[in-house]
This record gives sequence, C-alpha cells and structure tokens, in this order.
Amino acid sequence: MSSFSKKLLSWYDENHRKLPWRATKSPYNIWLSEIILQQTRVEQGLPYYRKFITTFPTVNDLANADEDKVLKLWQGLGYYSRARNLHFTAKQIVNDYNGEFPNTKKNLLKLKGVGDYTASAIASFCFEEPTPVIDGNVFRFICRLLGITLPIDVPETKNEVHDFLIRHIINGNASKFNQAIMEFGALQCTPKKPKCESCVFMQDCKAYNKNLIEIIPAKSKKVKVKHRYFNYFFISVNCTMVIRKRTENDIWKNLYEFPLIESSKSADLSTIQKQFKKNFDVNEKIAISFLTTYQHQLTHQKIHGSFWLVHTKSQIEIKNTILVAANELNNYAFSRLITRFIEDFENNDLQLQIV
DNA sequence: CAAGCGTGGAC
DNA sequence: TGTCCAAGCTT
Repeated sequence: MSSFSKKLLSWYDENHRKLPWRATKSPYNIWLSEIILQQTRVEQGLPYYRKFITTFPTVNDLANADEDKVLKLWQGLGYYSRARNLHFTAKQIVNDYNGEFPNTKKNLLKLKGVGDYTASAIASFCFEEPTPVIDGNVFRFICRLLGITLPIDVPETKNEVHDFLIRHIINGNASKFNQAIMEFGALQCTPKKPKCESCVFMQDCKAYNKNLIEIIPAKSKKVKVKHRYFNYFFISVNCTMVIRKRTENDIWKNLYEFPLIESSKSADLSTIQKQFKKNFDVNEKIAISFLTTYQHQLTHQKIHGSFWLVHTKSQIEIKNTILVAANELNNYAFSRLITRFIEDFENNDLQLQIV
C-alpha cells in the first residue's frame, strides 16, 4: 500500500462520520443513497434517505409505487429528474433484471440516472470493484494535492486525477479507499477554508506549498442567470382548487402547480386580465386581484412568481387542469415556490377566502 | 459538448 | 443581498 493510501485510511478511521448507507452493502440501499446525494449535501439528503428506505424497503416496493408518490416523497430535494429516473430504474430492475442490480461498473452504467461516478460508487462499495470515484470532493482534493490549475471540467484534468487514483486505489478494499477519499474532501479539504493546518498531506500538497489553495479547483464556466416571470392563478371554489401537472421539458417536470401564464417581464393587472381570458379561453368576465410575489433563485435562472386570486363563484374550465379538494393538496408534489405560497397562505388567515 | 436541471447553507 | 456551490446526469 502506498504511503498516500496509508495516510488516507488512517485519517478515515479516526475522522469519518457514521452514516446509514455505510452500514450496508445492499446495492439497493447504496444506489438510493447515491442518487439522493448527487449534487446534494449529506445533511440535506439524510432525511430523504430515511424516508425512502422506510417507505420503500426494497426495490420491489419502489417499483410498484406511482410516480406521483415517489415525486411527493422527493419534494423539496430538487433535481427532480433524479426521482423520475430512480422510479424508472426500479421498475427496470424488477422487470428486466429479476430484481438484482448489476454487479459491475460497465453494466451499472446502463441504468438511467447512473453515470460514471455513481456506477463506480456502487461497483466499489458493494462489490469491491477497484474503480475510483471522482466526484466534486475528489476533484478538489486531488487537484490541490497535485497542484492542477486547469479547470476541473476539461477532460485532461479528469484523466490526471484518474491516473493518480488508479495508482493508489487498494485492490480488495476499494470501498474503503473510495469512501475515505470523498470523506476527506468533504470534511478536511473543504471548498472554503480547508483545514490545511491540521492536514496529514500538508507536506505533499502542491496547492498549499505554492499558495494556490484559493484558486484550485479552477472552473471555466460562469453562470448566467435567466429571469422568468411566472404568474400563478389561485382559483378556489367550494373548497376545491384548480391545479395542473407540468409535463413539458422544463424546470419542475411532472410536479404540480397552479395554472400559470409566463411573461417576459413583470405584468400588471390589466395585462393579466387580458392574458387570462386569452390563454385559458374563458368567456365570462373574470375578476382578478393581486395576492403576493415570491422570488425563487435557482442555479441558472431566477423565477419571479406572482400570485393572483381569481374571484369566481362557479368553476372555471381550463384545459389540462384538475380539480382537487383543498385538504388533499398534500398528496401532490409541488415546487418549493408553490409550497412557500401555500404555507404562507395557510398561516395568514387568508384561507377564509377558500369558500 | 455546453446547457439545463433545485434547493438550502455558508459567507 | 448576492454569490457560490454540494456524493452528477442527460441530451
């Protein structure tokens, strides 16, 4: 074993967190945890992992559930394609794989939602396949250790990191090596204020010795935020509400929301009145009043959500919408933007208007 | 390959 | 308040 690997495992033995998916080698549990943890912090994903394992103890239970139920359980975690792919793959495992997960990285890669990182994670954690995991933590740690100043999203960087890991991964104990190297990035070699003064690799770390810690890992792309204006219509009659499912290939696909008109800029009441009649093909006269706004900051876009109250005594027919009892909204998965509105609405005595 | 996909915590 | 970004994947 190399001196790097020895130091790493010794650090891991003393410092690692006890996490539920580290107490199992079940491919189903590991797979579930890995999907949940994609681009997600442990503290944020942990309660979701517990919920899913409790609700769906086996891949069979997950496969037999409705997608709506899976999305509802996923609500609030973000990147909802993970939940859709999770459910799709569960059904595939049951139907095409006789309920058994593939046991090689090569075959794991065929599963929807399983990419290079996740395939390596499952193959090594469950089956000790000596294939390195390269996630954000590993990139950061190894790029700093080796002093790689190239952006992390160019192929050359990944190749260098991969070559290093291949030389050091421990045959027969790849699971621990991989867990350790990620945990080191997560706890010691953190994105901001890494704990260099107590680092066992201080002497070896090129970034530390050349004072490059702040600029490694480098990134080439900068995020440009697109602004969007969502006008939601809150339509309630006799304790029922009008909602619809977002089926288009866009943000929050397959989640529910109130009927929506998107505009290129913030819209005023008269514009909203006109657009409402036009878009929803409503003939009768409709009174609309402004309720509130919420802004929702995402990685690549900012949603300006305006909520409008539609005054009506009879039910309005809008295509592609469904009528839901107010006390059953909880059965549907909503985006964070909508849940925020519903929470505030219920807390503000405004529910009196839901006649 | 570049762009698109969420949310909440840290600073 | 705004910016960064975390156990990435798909198209």
